[in-house]
Order: sequence, then C-alpha cells, then structure tokens
Amino acid sequence: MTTEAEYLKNYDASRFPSPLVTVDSVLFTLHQGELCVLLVERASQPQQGRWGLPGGFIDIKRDASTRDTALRKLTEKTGISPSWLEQLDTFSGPERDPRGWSLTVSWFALISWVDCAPHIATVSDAKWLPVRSLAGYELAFDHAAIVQAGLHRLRQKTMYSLLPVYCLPETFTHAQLQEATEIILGQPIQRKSLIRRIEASGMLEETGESVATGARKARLWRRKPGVDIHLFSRNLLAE
Amino acid sequence: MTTEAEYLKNYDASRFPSPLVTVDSVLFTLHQGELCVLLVERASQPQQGRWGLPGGFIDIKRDASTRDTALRKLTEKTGISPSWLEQLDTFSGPERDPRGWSLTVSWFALISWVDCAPHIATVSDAKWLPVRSLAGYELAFDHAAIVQAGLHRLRQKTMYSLLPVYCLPETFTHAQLQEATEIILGQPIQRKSLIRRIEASGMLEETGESVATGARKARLWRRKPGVDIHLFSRNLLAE
DNA sequence: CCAATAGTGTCTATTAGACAGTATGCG
DNA sequence: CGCATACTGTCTAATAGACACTATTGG
Repeated sequence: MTTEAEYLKNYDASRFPSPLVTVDSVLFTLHQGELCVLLVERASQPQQGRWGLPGGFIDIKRDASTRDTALRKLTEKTGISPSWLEQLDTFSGPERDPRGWSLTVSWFALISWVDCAPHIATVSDAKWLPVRSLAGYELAFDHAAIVQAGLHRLRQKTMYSLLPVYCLPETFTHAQLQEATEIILGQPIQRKSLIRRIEASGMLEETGESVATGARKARLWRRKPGVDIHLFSRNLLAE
Repeated sequence: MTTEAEYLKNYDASRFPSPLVTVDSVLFTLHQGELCVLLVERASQPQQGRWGLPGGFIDIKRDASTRDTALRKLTEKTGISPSWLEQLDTFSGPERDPRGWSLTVSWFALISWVDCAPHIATVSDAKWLPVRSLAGYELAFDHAAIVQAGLHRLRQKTMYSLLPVYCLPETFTHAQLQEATEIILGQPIQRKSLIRRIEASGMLEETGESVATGARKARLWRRKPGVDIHLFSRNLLAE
C-alpha cells in the first residue's frame, strides 16, 4: 500500500509519452465594414513564415490556466486584453503538427479595433485579415479549421445575444451595434428588433452623451459595469 | 537557417515542462425517473478510493484524437459507445491535480440505460449516481465542477433541441421523450409543444409498431438514420 | 360503458419582422 | 424649410403555453 504522499514523491511525469500542448486564440474585430481575424507570421519552425493564430506553449511557471496563456499571448500581440474571451474547442491528433501528437486549446476572443489598432500597426509580424480573404491563405497547421469554428461560434451567439457589443469601442450608438451585427451575420437586421433586445437585455446604459452623424444626433451607450451578457430565448433571423 | 526537416529531426519535445494531460467524460443516463452520471472508483493514486469521472491519459499510439480517448475509456467502463458525444470544456491549472500543472479535456456524453446497464452492473468500480445525490459526494480533483458544466450543457441544449432522445432506447414513445425532457429540465413541459417540435425537427420517424401502456397503445419512434440533431430557434420554458 | 393514456384542435402570449410614421439637428 | 438620420408605433407572423377535446384500448 502506497500513501498518496509517497506516490507523489516518486511520481515522474515524463515516464509516459505525452502530447504537445498549445493554446491558440481566434481574435476577431470589425474594421471598415469587414470582420477581421488576427494572424501572426510564424517566426520559427515548424511552418516558419506561414500565417497562423496567435498562441503558443503554456508557461507552467506563470500561467494559472490556459485562459492565462491565451491572454498572455494576445497581450503580447495586441498590447491589451480582449473585451471578450471564452473557450472554443480543443483540436488534437497525431497529424496536425509535424512535431508529433499534439493538442491545442483554442479560445475565442473579441476586441474593438480602436482599442488595439495602434499596437498592431507597429508590428510587422501581426495583421488583421478580413475573413472573406481567408480562402486565399494557407494557414499553419489546422488553424483554418479553428478559425471556422470561431466564426461559427460568433455567428451563432450573435443570433441569441448582444455579443457584437464586445467588438465596439467603450461607447457606441445603436447604429454602430446594428452595423456590427449585420457584418457578422452577413445580412441586414431590423433596427427595431435590435433596440427591443437592448432594452430587454438590461446590458447597456446611456452615457448621456450624443454624437452628430450628419443629421439627428445619436445617443451613446455603454455596457453596464458588472453586468453579464444576456442570452435571449429566441434567435434573430430564425428563417 | 534551418529547414523544417532539419528542425524536426532535432526536435526534442521533452525539453520544455509540459502539463499533465487527461481526458474525462461526463456520461449521463436516465433511470427510474432520475438523471444519473457515471462515476468510477479510482483504483490507484492519486486520490485512490475517491469517485471520479471515467477518463485517463491519452494513448498517443492508439488514439487519433481526444475523442478517441474519451470513447476508449467509456467503452472500457460501459461496454458500448455512447449515443451522443461532444466536447464540453477544458479545465486546467497548477492546483487541480497534486501531480502538478494539469489539463483535462472533458467530454459530454449520453446513453440509454438499457444499452449499458448489463455491463455496469457487473463491475464494482463503476456506478450510476443520481445527480441529486451529488451533494453528498466529494469527487476526485475538480470533477464536481466538470459534472456541473455537463449538467448545464445538458439542460441548455434540451431547451433548444431534442437532445434527450440520446438518453432513450432505440425506439421510444412520445411519452418517454416527454418524461426524459422533464427529468432533465426538472419541470413539466407541454406534450403538445414537444410533439410540434418532433414534427418540425425531421429527426424522428415512426417504426410502425405500437406498445401497450395499460390504455391506448402508443406509437413507437426512432431517430432517422443519418439525420443530424435539429436546433430550434426558440427555447422551451423561456419564462 | 368506464378508466386511462394517446393524440389533436385551438386559443392566448410572446417576441421577431416589416414598415410607416414622428423627432431632431444642420444646412 | 427640407433632408437625413434617429427613434417609435403598430401590424403581422411564427411558435410556445394552456388546456379542452377526441381516439383507442383493456377490463
């Protein structure tokens, strides 16, 4: 009989072959009417020179979870933290990375373009790619599939929540949220439906400010501090 | 400059400290009016003797993905494959396993009780625990949190799909599906609403058989082969 | 025929879609 | 004052909830 203490004293984690573990993030933003995903150029082998998702290995000395790893890697690239971050899926198998059996924990993130554009613009190994241009790229590893999973999550969740607010600056108008939603869904939505949802959600509050848009001034809104995302029980665009 | 081939030749995966990776599954079934989760008694350290989720290490020689690992471990315990299996979430951190920084990929699974009861009944280290009795158990590691995540997924998805069919035998009546749904949601639903959804989903077909229940015979239904799950655009019980 | 369960008809409630109508601000 | 854009009112459509009604089967 071995006690747990004795067992742990003699435990050697390297005795069994273990997969290569990485953490990758699909970070979306909206810019100039386009939904864009953040890509980084791989500086080292394998697949050196290819574009792929921002990510890398867990630093078990510093990261308290894979969320921390995702945040750390994104902060390195964008300069700031995403406004939204949730786990997406894991992808695994013997073939997806030439170094061997590998597993990546993927995260799904949103950020407003104005919040991170300055930093991205100054680095040459990171860029925003419009998702409609993805077809022309051969991404590293299976990152194309991970981006597709992220797109699917984004579009689904946009149908039953106000998730697109996390792609907008701190304050925004109804029209901006409508445009963000329409870009993500790829089709127009009813402004009235959106405004009804904003009221029902309890997620947003007026700042009291207005902005001129060339005609009647539009009220500015922001996320209520400490209020969680609201999930609706019906979808938009339920054909 | 190193080519990818040269790089891979010299690559040593064990150079960097890597997390301990496991795969665990939350397998639910319905039995005697109760929602139950499969637990196994840990035969070895750490946490020997505690009950926890069926799972274990990836066998990189045999498993083509963590789905394969989940299936392999479930098959060892239940004797057969679950009717539903989807990825749930990953849980990670330095404290969740006493052996060190660890990560588990959790899977969410459903099975009909009649399909696996015979095998479970013959093994002493596995059992079905009604979820309402979970409070009295100290599960191994953070498995209590993983079970809660599974329960949440099950209840959410039951609101916008016919997921409970995967807890039923191959053929079943409307009344059985209604009862399964009510046990999962913990409250009664309208039979008419359920039947409307069955028709609209296109997921089920009549077998042509009927069963006597003590009164009028009930028609039997089964999942149409090759037909995927249907997601509704509105929830049941949208208070 | 009666009891019990299966299955249907149909009215109401809720919320999205459509779109017309009103309000406001600037030239 | 006119126009563009912001915002509102209100009708329709789709689908869930409620519940009464009919159908079938065994005794």
